[in-house]
Amino acid sequence: MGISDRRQREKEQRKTEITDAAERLFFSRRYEDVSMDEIANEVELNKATIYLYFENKEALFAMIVLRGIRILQEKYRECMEKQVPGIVKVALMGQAYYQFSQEQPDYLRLIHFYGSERFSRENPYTAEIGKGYGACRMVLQDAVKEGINDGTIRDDLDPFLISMYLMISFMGILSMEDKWKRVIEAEGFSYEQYSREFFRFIAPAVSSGEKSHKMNVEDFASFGFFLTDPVVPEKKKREKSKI
Amino acid sequence: MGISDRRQREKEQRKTEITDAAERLFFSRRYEDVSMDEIANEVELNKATIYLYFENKEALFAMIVLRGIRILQEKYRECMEKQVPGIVKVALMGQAYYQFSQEQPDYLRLIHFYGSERFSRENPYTAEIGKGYGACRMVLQDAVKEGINDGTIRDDLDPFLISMYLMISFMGILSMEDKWKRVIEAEGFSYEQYSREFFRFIAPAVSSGEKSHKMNVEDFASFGFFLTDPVVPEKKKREKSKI
DNA sequence: GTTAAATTATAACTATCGGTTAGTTTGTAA
DNA sequence: TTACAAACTAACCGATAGTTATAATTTAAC
Repeated sequence: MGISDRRQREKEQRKTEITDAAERLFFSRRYEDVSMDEIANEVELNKATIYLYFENKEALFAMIVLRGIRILQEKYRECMEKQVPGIVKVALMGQAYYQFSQEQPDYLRLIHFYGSERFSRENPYTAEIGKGYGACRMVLQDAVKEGINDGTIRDDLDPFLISMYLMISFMGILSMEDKWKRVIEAEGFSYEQYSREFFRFIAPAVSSGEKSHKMNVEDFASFGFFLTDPVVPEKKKREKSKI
Repeated sequence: MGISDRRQREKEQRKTEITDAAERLFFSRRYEDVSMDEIANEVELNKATIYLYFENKEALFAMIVLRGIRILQEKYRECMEKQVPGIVKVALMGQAYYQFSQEQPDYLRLIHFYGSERFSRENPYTAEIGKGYGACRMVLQDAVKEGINDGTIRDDLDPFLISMYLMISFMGILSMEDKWKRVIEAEGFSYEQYSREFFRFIAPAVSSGEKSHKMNVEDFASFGFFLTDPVVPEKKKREKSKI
């Protein structure tokens, strides 16, 4: 079966070429502003050929979204392998989301857009995307359970719920959506400050300790938790000068 | 100027009629599945007439989104008028978001969709929508400041940042997006439980108290804070039966 | 009441897009 | 050489957002 094997390989390769080309265009422009004709042109194939590999534009887009989810999923998995207390694993996962938003802003943008009501999501990739999301949340839940067991995370809430609240918070707050970024910067904060302070904000909601407010992200540094170089809180300075 | 006044009024009324018709359709179907021809048919006008009142489909949609934002803004404003401690005002605003998501799921859906990259947002309503969002966040920030002053909210974080974190959390967690709703229900939780527990989760992140974990939403009941009737945590029961 | 100007409404049109069809080319194996 | 299937393509289709040229109606001055 050497020949049909090769055929299969070539077919996969073609699919990858189409996906790559579409990705380049979707990364540089909005979904609606990229036409199937342009994608065909970019991959140097006829438009109809694309339809031999993807049932429609939406499925092709979903394939790219799936690539992004896979990257995020891998990041989460890596956090779980670290030999650190549960609460630090949770913090590392939050940080993983932050890093993903910094390193892969285009994937994040596409992932977010795919969640909008624009899509019917009736294609084979949607289920995989859902599984990817679910896997991330499950890894987070496992970390929460570990934290409850090792006494670093509060035990008065269901681990599933905690993982949901954290997941959705991470997604909303650490996603660096442009609309929020502008508000933050208008107030004189850097995105790094904003992200770093978020960990200080949320820590007492997760931690089991009574002295949660005094806990600082720096306490986790020895476990490999970091954000960026410490930054001077410009806003605070400005606030003071106003008074 | 009686006549031109009347003309102006009639013009506004026409605009409202068009918006109402479009709203009915956008509430019942996805944006892409509603055509301008259908809207014209619904309002019993010619399609071109609509373009005398709205520059394009996107602007018409934005007008409806603005309606939704106005409703939410009013809800926030009302919370601020209550004579209660700062932290209770914050909780009431979270509850306001929850109520909005329950009472106006369609507006919420449209608001959320308008935030997606589908839209260029180059229309006169976008600025107003932005102002509405900003006003909500500012009201929340004022409540946070009050809480810091009256000692009910932690004072080691910038009020602006706290308001951002809370706003985005409310939007993500209390929005009842279908994708999450399904996950929650698959785990055996009701949306009411999920929302109620969120307040218990987030309280220690906001509160100044050292005994934050023991704080309960019921403590706020006397101030008019409530969610729904207390519910038996089905999940907990299930969990126990598993062990 | 007449009429010219302004406003409002309409039908017909254009451009573009996602998707399809019918047919051609290419590579492989007997 | 022939047969055949997979890969590919040109041309086309239906639908839709948006435009325009024109007709109908309303307003207001005379």
